[in-house]
Amino acid sequence: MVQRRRRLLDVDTILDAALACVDETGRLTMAELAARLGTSASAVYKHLSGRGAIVEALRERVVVEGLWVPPLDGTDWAAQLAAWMRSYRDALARHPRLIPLLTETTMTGGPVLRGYDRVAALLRQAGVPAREVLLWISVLDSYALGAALDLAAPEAVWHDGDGALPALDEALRAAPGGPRRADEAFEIGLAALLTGLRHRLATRTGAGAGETMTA
Amino acid sequence: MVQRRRRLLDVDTILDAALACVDETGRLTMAELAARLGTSASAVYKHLSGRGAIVEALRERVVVEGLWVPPLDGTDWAAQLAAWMRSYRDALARHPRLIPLLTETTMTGGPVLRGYDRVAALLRQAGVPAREVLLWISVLDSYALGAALDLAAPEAVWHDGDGALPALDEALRAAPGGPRRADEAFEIGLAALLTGLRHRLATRTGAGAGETMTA
DNA sequence: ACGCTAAAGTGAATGACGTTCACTTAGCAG
DNA sequence: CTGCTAAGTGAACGTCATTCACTTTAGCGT
Repeated sequence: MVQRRRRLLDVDTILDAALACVDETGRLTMAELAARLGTSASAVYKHLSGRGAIVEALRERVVVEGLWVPPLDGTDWAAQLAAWMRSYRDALARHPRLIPLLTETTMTGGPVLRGYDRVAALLRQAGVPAREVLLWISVLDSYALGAALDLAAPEAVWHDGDGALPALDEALRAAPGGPRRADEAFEIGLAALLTGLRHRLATRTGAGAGETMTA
Repeated sequence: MVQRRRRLLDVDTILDAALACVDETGRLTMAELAARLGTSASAVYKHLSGRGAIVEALRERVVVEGLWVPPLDGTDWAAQLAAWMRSYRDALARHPRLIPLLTETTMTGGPVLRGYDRVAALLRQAGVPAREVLLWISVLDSYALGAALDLAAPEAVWHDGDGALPALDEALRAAPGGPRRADEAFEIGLAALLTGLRHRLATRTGAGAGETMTA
């Protein structure tokens, strides 16, 4: 009994171990978490209310560490949106195996919401009408999350046994391989979304800050 | 024991019950599945190799029933891409609670791949260089999956306790509510992606069917 | 300096769950 | 009629997360 009792565990230590557990094994079991910590599984419950709480805290931590929240003073809204999107996706991509665990519940954490708020301001500033701001946030969020999920999927085994899928085969051969594929795909899609946004703003009722468009 | 033994269960009956189980409860447990079927849990294993196989079969079924695969003869590639995207997202959206179960493994089913092949052909036809075809498929796939996931999340409780998030609050009040929000958001993003794709094609080396661009 | 208290850790127990296995039974071929 | 085999049974097992009664000890007021 060499260990002292007090302060063996604390929330940060637990989350460190939990994240390592997920990163390495892709799963999170209380037993293995306890093994890593050198304690019993039940001890964890003195600090966090359960497995769900741990996952939620991990989401918070990953997002807090990685998410870049655009400042309000910037002028280049497109660049700021792009930077926010990249930081969002990269934050998730840093821990790919965590992503499936996050899809079981919703994102309602503080820093995520603050990011949404700034993005909403950016979109208004860009000229997006008020009723469309949340829709665009939804679009950007969907894309970032989908791209992160795409990254989490381990090198899809899209092998075509027969020669029944010629176009797909050609695309598979010609495309860049490895992680670069997902990275480059993300950039292309992001650029397209922003182009589409600019285009929509330009062709809608005089390019300015459209106010109400309740149709 | 009034029940006859033979042919109580078959794969389709099991999958029907499993899908109903997921749709109603959001979970899939062998015990409840067996209860719905009026049999024991172990009986299911005579027809499907386990829970994983059931989930995989459900993916297949949902996609087969819902996914519209573009024909190869069409001329309006943008409309066909849009239709494919809508059918993809809607197929998943018809069973929102199934989506989290699907994110645990990769998509490698037959009909999905056939859809990819046709989309690859469409993209080539539109003038996308070979090495970018898979990237665009990745983009479209990410967006469709992300949008479906967004739909699965039950009415995010984005309430701002303090008044610290003014821009987001305004956006929340001005945006359409209910399922229309997600639907409209999906359409806006889809249109933006296609606009971005068109724009990229137009501003790249002469708008035509770009062949090799191995840079 | 000294006990009291409550926080921190223990491990056994519980219940949910997926899966396996030895078995029974019913339909069918010979 | 006699087995053979596909189909269903229920008990068992291993892996989970979670709870609970308990022990220990750090830090507090006196």
